[in-house]
Amino acid sequence: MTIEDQVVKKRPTVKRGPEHSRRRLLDAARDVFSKKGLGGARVDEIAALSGVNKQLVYYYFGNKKDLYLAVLEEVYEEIREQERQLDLAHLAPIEAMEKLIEFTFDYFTDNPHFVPLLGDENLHKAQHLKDSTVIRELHSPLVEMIGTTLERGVAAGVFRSGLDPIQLYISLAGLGFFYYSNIHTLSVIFGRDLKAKPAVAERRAHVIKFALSALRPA
Amino acid sequence: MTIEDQVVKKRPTVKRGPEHSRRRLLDAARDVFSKKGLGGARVDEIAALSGVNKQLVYYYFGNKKDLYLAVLEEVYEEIREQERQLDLAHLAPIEAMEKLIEFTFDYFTDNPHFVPLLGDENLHKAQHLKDSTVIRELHSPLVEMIGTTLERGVAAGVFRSGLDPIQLYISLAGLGFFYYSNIHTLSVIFGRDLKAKPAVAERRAHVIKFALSALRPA
Amino acid sequence: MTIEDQVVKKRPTVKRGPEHSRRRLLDAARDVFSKKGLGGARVDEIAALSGVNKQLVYYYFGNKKDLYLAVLEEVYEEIREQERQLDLAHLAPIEAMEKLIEFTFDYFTDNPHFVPLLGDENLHKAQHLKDSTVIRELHSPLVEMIGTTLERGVAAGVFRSGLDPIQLYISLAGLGFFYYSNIHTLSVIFGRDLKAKPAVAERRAHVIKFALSALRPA
Amino acid sequence: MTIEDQVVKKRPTVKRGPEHSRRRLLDAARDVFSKKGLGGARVDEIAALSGVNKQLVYYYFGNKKDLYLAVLEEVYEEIREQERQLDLAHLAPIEAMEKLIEFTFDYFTDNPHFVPLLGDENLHKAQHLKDSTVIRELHSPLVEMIGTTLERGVAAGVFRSGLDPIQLYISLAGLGFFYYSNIHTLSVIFGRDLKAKPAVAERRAHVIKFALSALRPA
DNA sequence: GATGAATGAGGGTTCATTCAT
DNA sequence: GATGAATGAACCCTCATTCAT
Repeated sequence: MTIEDQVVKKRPTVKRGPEHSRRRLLDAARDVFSKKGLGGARVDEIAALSGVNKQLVYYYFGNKKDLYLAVLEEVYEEIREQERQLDLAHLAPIEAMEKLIEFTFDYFTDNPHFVPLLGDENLHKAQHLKDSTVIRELHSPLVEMIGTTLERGVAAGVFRSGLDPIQLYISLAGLGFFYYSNIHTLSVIFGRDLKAKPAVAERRAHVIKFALSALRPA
Repeated sequence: MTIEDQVVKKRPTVKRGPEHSRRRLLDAARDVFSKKGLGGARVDEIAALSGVNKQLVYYYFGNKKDLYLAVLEEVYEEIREQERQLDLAHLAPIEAMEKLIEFTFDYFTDNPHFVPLLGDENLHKAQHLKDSTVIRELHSPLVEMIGTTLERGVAAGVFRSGLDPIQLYISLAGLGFFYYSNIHTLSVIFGRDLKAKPAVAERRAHVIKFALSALRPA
Repeated sequence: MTIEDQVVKKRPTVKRGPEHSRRRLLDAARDVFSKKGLGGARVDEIAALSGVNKQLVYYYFGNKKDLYLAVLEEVYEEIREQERQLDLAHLAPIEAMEKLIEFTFDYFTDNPHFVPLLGDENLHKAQHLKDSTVIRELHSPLVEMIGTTLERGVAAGVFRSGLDPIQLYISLAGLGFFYYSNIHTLSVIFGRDLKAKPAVAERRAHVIKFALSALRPA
Repeated sequence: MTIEDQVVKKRPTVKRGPEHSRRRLLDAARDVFSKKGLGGARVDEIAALSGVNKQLVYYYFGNKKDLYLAVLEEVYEEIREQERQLDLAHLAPIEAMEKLIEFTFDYFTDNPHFVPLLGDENLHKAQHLKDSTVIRELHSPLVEMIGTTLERGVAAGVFRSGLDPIQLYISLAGLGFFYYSNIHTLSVIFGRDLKAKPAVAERRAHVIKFALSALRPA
C-alpha cells in the first residue's frame, strides 16, 4: 500500500493504476478464499472487497481459478521467504530446534489465512499446486534445517537418533496446524474458545514441550 | 447394504422402501460431501450416486444442509461408538497409551471420509456442529481415557507428569489428522505419494514412537 | 360437522369415513383457496389443514382444479340458497330495497371467503365458472327481485324510473364488494384499519344511504 | 419507447442499453403480473415478452418480488400523476363531480392492467404497498378534491350534506372497479359480454347517473 | 378408503464469464 | 485500463401428481 503511493504519483488520493488494482485484488482474494474456499468464494465479493471492478479479475488473472493459484503462489513464496530468514547455525541444537518449533506454530498464528487456504487446496487434491511449477520449485529449507539440527543434536547427545526429518517436519507442523484447522469443531467439542489468547498460549507451550520431549535421547 | 438384504425379505431384488432410500442417500451423501464439501457437492450427484430419486433428499431430509448435518451426526456417532469400544483398563499404561495412539491414527486411515468432512465443517466454522444438540451431547470418552491412562503411567513412573489430557488428545489427533488432511499438498511438496501403503505405515510407526517418546519421564 | 356425528356412529371420537373426509377437504380448500388463490394454494396445505391424507384429494376430487371447482360450486350454491330465503313481497318498496342492500353487504361481511374466491376466479377469467354447468344454471333470483321491487317503487312514486335491474345489481354489489376486495390497499392508502368493526359499520351505513338516495325520484 | 429512439441515436435498430432493458422489463412485467398475478407470473415469461435476458431481472431488480413492487410503484405514480392533472376549480360543483366520476371510471377502462394488479396486491394483503414508502407517501389528491367539490355543492344547494369524502371516494371507485374486477364472472352469470364497448358505455352512463343521483339534496 | 413413498416437470435464483464501450 | 451491461449454465428446491401397498 505504501509502495503504490510512491509509484502512482499522479493521483495521490484516488488510488488507481494497474499495480494497485492487482495488489488489491490479490489481497481481497486471499482474504475471501481463505474464509470461503475456492468454491465458496464469489468473484463479486472479491471485487467488492478490493474496491476494483469485477472485470479486472479477468483482465489481470484470466479467471477465478488462476486468481486462486496466484494467491496460493504468493502465500507459498511468503512462507518460504520467512523460513529462509531463520538463522539456526549459531544456536545450540536444542535452542535451534525450539526456535524451529516456535516458528512453525507462530506462523500459523500470525498468518491466519494460511491454514484454511492449505485446507481448501487439499480438498481439491492439491491440483493447483501440481499445476504450479513456481510452487513446486520453491523448496522449503525447513526439512534440511531440521535434518542438520537433528544431526547436530544427535552428535551432541541431546537428541535421539533414527528420526526422519520429513516425518519430524510433518509432526511439528501437524501439532500446530491441526489446532488451527480444526479450531472450530474442537472449540465446540471441548466447550472452550480455543481462539482466545490464553488458549493459544497454552497450546503453544504444550507443543514446544511435547515436541522437544519427543526428541530426547533414550 | 448387506443388513437390508437380511431384513427386507419380501423384495429381495428391487430394493426400495423408506429405510433403504434413506440409507442409500446418507451413504452417497457422506461420500460426496467428503470429497467436495458442502458447497461443492451437488444434490444431483448425491442422488445419482445413491440411485434414488433426487427429490427424496427433500422428502427425507428437508434440504441439502440438513442432509449434511445428518451425515455429520452419523459420522460422529460412529466414531464415538468406536471410541467406547476401546478397553484399556486391563492394559499396562504404556500399552494402553499405545493402543490409544494407534486407534486414533488408524481411524483416519480406515475411515477416509472422516478427515475431509471435519475439514469442511471447520471451513464453515462448525456451524452445523453448534446447531446439533445431538453431537454436542455426544461426549468423547477419549479425553477421560487419556487422563486415566496418564495418571496410571505417572503413578507407575513411566510417564512424565504435568500433561493436560486435552492438549495431549489434540496432539495425538493432530499427528495423524494433519498427515491425512494435507496429504495432497505434502505429497506434492515432498515429491512422494503419501497415500501409498508403505508411506502410511512409515507415518504410523513414526507417530507411535514420537508420541510415546514425548511422554517418557524426565 | 354436526351432521357427520350423526351419520358416522361407529367411531364417535376418531372422525373418519368418506363423507367426513370429503367435507373436511372442502372446508379446508375453501379456506386456503380464499386466502391464497388457486395458484397460491398448496395441496399439501389443504390436506394438512383438513387433517386427511393428501392422496384423498385425488381420490375424491381428481385434481387440484377440480377441488377448486367443487369449492366454487358449493360457494355459489350457498349464496343462491340464501338469496332465495329473502322474502321481500310483504315489504314496502323502500324497505324491501333496503333489505336487499343490507343483505348484499352483510353477505360479504359474514362470508369472508366469498370476495377473495370470486376475485381469484376472475383472475382466471372465470374459466371454472364457464366449465361448470351447475353454476351457470344456478340463476340468481336477486336480479328479478330487484326488478320487481323497482317496479313497485316506481308505481308507488318512491323510486325514479329508467333503472336497469342488472346495472343496479352490479352497483349494489360493487359498493360492498370493492370495499372488501380492496380492503388491504385502501387501509394502507387511508391509514385506517377498514376491517375494524366501527369502520365496517360506517361503510354499511354509507352504502345504504348512498344507494337509497340514488333511487329517489327526480 | 419513442423517447429512447430520439435519445439513443447511435444504435437506432438494435435497441439495447440499461434504460431500454429496464423499461422493457417493467412493461412486460406489468403486462404479465396483471394477467397472472405475482404468483402465477413466470420470470421466464416476463423475460421472453420483454425480449431481454432473464438474468437482467435480477441484475436490475434483485428478484421477482422487487420487480413486482417496481411495477406497483410505477402504476401508482401514474394514476396519481393523472389525478393531479384534474382541474376542477373552474367547474360548477355538479360538472366537477361528474368529471371526477368519469375520470375514475375511464381510468379503469383505459388502463386495463390497473384493476387486476390491485386485485392481486389485495390477495397478498397489500404487503408490498406496506413495504413501499414511495407509494405510502404518494397521497391521492382525489379525496381532497371530492371534499372540496362536495362543500361547494352543499353551499350551492345542489348536493346533500353529511357525506364523508372517503366513503364517497370508495363508492365512486367501487362502482367502476367492481365492474371490471368481476367482469368475467358477471359476464358468465348474466350471459353477456360486459367487455364489449356498448356494455361498457351502458355501465359508464349508469354509474354517472347513479352517483350523481345519490348526491342530490334531500 | 386410506397411507407413505416416489417422481417429473419446472421455477426462482446464483454466478462465472463475456460483451461492448 | 477500466466499467456497466449482458449472458448461459447450473443449482437448489417446490409441487402437483402417481405408485404401491
